[in-house]
Amino acid sequence: MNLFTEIRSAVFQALSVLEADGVLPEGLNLDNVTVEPPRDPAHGDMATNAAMVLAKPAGKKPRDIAEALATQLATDPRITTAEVAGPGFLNLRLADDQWHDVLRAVLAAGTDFGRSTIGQGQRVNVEYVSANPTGPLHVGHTRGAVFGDALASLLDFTGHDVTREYYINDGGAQVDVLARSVYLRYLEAHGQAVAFEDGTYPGDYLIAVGKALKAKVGDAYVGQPEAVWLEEVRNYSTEAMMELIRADLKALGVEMDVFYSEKSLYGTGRIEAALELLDAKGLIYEGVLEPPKGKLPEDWEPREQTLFKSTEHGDDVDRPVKKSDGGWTYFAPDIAYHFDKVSRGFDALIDVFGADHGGYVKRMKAAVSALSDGQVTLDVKLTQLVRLFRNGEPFKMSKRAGTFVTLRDVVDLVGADVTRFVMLTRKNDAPLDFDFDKVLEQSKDNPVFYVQYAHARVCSVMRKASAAGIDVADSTLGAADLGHISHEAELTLARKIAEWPRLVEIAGRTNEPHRVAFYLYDLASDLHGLWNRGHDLPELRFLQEGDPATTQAKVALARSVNVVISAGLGILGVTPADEMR
RNA sequence: GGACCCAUAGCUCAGCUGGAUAGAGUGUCGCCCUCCGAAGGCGAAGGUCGUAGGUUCGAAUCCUACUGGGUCCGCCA
Repeated sequence: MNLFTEIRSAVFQALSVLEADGVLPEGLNLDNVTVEPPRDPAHGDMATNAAMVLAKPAGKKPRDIAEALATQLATDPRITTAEVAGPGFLNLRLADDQWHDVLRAVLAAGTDFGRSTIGQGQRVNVEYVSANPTGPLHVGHTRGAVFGDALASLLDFTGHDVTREYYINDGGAQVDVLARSVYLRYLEAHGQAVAFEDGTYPGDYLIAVGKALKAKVGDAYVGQPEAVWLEEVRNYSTEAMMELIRADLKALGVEMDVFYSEKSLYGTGRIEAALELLDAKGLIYEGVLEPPKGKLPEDWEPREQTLFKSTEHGDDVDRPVKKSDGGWTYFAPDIAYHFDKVSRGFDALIDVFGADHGGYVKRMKAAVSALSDGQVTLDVKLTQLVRLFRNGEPFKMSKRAGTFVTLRDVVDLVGADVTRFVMLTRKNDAPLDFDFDKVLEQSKDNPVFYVQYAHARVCSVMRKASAAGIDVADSTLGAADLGHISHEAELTLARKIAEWPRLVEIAGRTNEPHRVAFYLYDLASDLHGLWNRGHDLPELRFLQEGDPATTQAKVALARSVNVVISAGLGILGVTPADEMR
């Protein structure tokens, strides 16, 4: 139940009456007509811009249209007042029972309240994390993981058919480096002294892998040339790293539907097939790229390469798909991978990358556009840097080889729930400050705590009500006489709840899960506000001693808040707290 | 040289397919606990929305240029 779309329909109906009466011309475009909460609540419950949007095409003054619309809408029993204001806004006030209906809908639907169908029939692939399988996930990956996961959940909530996917970069040179590094650890496990030179991964996390390899193959590879062991060790190592990564993701509460291997694209003709498709469209050619302007790379020399004419699809320069030694560039398997996604029938693709991949966006969009003839959209969301702090001081990571702040460090220190919520309190394209101490602070300026506290408070109220012998099952609360919910402070909270379905759709349309986090903070704030009013006005307290009927109505309101908080936290992947400790 | 992202209160940030007097937290200042809900509450001050143009009935929001910050720019993935 989305009260805003319902009232918007009412506005449309009223407009069609005006058309029939000849007040307005027929066939007006109503796409830009909105019904939204006014910025200033004193203006009413909802406001529509219909009169202003339609004034020009109708050739009438906005206020005249607004007046006519107001008269028409006033006949709707749901609307108590319709007032023209400002340049032609129409401010609507709704009957109290409309908000009561919202509460009943919440209690009936549970955490499904607010689910939308705007994505119905849309298959969406969300690719995120996709970290190289060469080590544990670090804090930067964590933000991408949290963001991608919340976005996927959000899209699911808006009715999309969502696939969560991880692209394993197991086809490039970096996994050879991994294999050599593991081999060194393997030799070390055999008691040899080894040195980690540049171009190897010296991290401690490979020690166990080396030992495990020894346990598996004994001394079979000791003293052998690379040709003997490289492939085996590479496969073994990447699998070990992926196990590590899966465990990291699990610790964060992230579960993928698909792990897609880059390696599986090689030697199977799939890269070739994708490029042949582009070639058939006349988008592949042999050529020489212009050197970048400004400061020239030192070793620059003109070179003929196989190029993808990405400029045909919005890119700034054409991009190479082959290196001079004939091997594929990284871009080539990526084209094949995205072609595979297109072939799997997705209507929309979303890639979540780190901000350092910003330069990659246009060519990837160009590739998807070319491969799907513009039928499939690719949205690339870049997550900006995470700056770590400890007690307000920048948290210095040791630059010593192999040590960095890992996902595991963060989760162990503050927990998955806090990590996820905090990382979603900023939009993806803004840098994020993460202070290990502040995120655990129990105060109003910590949004995680504030939202969880609201939920716990309501749980506490319900426990007390229950202990007093009051039935607080959702079905009972839904049948309570909500006429007891009549105070302005209570209705304000109910209005906030009514905004949830609308918020979900906005967040889903813009692929911006952070809006959910901010909404939850606002909702929690309204709940705490009502709670505090109870300090001075005992009649606003949720528990009304000796008056079970009123108590049930008020608990219904509180419970509705919790249902929405649970639904919102569910999208963010955070577990609601039943009590604060 | 070019591309992308960012610029909103002292600080950290929200701001809906363009809407009314631009919001929150924090900080500052002033009030409020003998008791019933103070990990708090009430109130005040605080803004040329980076600058300059443009589109529009209406711009923090869209367009252009500029300034400042970040990221990136052919054989790294």
